[in-house]
Amino acid sequence: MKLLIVESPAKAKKIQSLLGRGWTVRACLGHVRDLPARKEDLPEKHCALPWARLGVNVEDNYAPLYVIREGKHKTIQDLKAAAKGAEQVLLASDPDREGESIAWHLAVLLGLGKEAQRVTYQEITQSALRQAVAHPRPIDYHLVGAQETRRVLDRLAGYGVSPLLWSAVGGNQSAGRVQSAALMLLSQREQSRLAFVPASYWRVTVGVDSCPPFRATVVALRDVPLATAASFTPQGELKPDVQVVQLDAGKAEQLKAYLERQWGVVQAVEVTPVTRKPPAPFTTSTLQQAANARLKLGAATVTKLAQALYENGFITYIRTDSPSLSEEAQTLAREAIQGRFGPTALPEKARQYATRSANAQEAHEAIRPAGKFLIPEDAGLSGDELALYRLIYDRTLASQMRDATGEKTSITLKAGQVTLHASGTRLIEKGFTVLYDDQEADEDEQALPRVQVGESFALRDARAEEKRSSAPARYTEGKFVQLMERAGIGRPSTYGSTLDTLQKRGYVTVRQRQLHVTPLGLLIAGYLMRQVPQLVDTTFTAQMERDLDRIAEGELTRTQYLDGVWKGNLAPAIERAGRTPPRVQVPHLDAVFEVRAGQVQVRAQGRSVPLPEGLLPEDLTEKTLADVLNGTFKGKRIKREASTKGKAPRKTRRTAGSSGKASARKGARSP
DNA sequence: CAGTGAGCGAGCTTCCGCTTGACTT
Repeated sequence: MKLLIVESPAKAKKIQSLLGRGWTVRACLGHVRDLPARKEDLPEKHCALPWARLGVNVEDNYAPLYVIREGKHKTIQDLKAAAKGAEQVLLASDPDREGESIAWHLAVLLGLGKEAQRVTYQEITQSALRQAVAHPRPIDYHLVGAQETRRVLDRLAGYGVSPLLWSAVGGNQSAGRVQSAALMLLSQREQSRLAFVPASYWRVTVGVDSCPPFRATVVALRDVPLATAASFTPQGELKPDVQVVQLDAGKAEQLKAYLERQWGVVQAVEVTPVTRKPPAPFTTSTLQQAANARLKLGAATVTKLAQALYENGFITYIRTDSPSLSEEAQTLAREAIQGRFGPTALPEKARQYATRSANAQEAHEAIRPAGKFLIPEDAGLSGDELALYRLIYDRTLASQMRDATGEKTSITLKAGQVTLHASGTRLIEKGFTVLYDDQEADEDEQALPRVQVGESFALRDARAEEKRSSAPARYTEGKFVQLMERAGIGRPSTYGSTLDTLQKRGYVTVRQRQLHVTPLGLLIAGYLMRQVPQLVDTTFTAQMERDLDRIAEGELTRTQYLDGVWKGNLAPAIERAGRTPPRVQVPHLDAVFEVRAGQVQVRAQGRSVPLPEGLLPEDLTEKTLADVLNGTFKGKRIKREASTKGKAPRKTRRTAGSSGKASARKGARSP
């Protein structure tokens, strides 16, 4: 009997059926050993050591101390038992940095020594597996070293910086390479929104009486462009060097009246062909984004639904950064397309997609229907599960369909000294869009008639509306996950939990599916930016990845890298950092957020008062600020039952989770 | 004399990334 160890139980089941007799396939469920989270997790002889809290001996070449993870003792015992009777043990954890590390930890725990045999494969088919198990290789210790370096750096940074926040702010605050960079991105967006001053401009449109009619927009007067949102700075001022006409209500009204008496003469018609390519199959981040936008589902819900679909064999693995499809999947997708839309819907060759994110490890393929590509209606699913499966199914098929082609028409008209413009796109070959249209509807897009230069049409029904330039939008969870991926912050398995952490700490909250930064979040980000700017720098991770690659190649050692980043950079910054409570200017008001005695307060007019719970920076206006200062603030959140409800269980949970003393006290108090 | 309360001190919090259930609410 030969033993093959993989990470996921669902995968183990599938591989077991493919390899058949003579093989035992078991799952280790991810990492089995890790640095100790707390002192108590350490073996007794190490408890007194000065680096016990860290679990890393910086002075001994950053030697890590590993313990078996909570809840993994039984898994290890079972694997040990299985390995004992096996003639051969193959370590088949995922083909990436973390997977290599898992293989090494397993080799140590199972006592396989230097002879440990590692296998990897890119797809789960009989031929790929037979090929893989026939050619095991030794563990790649350079790659393991790269993972260990990543782990040690994250521990040093996280456990090094978090205590700064405990002394400056209090409570169980946290900071880390990923969560703090993410918080910084959100905080910057929030700040620029708060500081944003909208500018007003006018948009004048008029109906063109052609057949069929269409609407044209005034773009210039006497060849000087009309101001649009793009003409203004975020401070609401006209951009320098911009020559535009700014209308006011009166002028807009005059223009409106003028246009309705005029004829529009076609000055130019431009027709350009357009081609739209289908979007790539889903990765973790693009699935989150699409499900968030189309199905209005939050990140946690999508993960839960997708996990269930995966476990029941409907879709492939859900934590992936690769958009590529295996050959088997391409064939199945093409067959499904042909069956439903006929052979003309297929391009000659299957499309292959490559990742666009810099740090992709591509250990798995895209998220797609698994097995035989069950048609959604026949899958026996319902509700959100069905909706999500259909989304994945349609996107996968669409990715293998023909491009959509058509033409974009752009018409310029003149009415006296007024220049008008209209544009519209018409798809001729609908291609993949019959199944999955990823274009957001644009209000200016319309079907345009064929017109000739020199033709003139009556103008009627002119409308003038005042518009305001708008601040950069908040991120939805989906959009933010995409941003994290693009910036290389975090991994597919952690995008969701990073958002959870930021919410649990009270730095970020979700309102109407959008991510808002709380006053505490702004304070934490402000403090970190001042004291440890390295940590919130979004390029920090990108540079780390490059260095880890060099470690994996054997061009750099762990000690060299960590000496530079830790001893030479982060550690001195932590040493220097001030412990004074942070303050942040409220961008849109004459006030500051500050921390006093561990409480978030707002200071204005020489007074400082605690902020009501649940109050977000955007809720603060001249009026609400005055109410807060006078103690007359009546936020609905304070009186609402929900807020007290939400608080109580958190407290009980904390009591229950803390030491035995606390529960004894609790027991004594109860009748 | 018993019970209460202020004040003090000690101990705790925390990272990222890989996997699922087994638990509540």
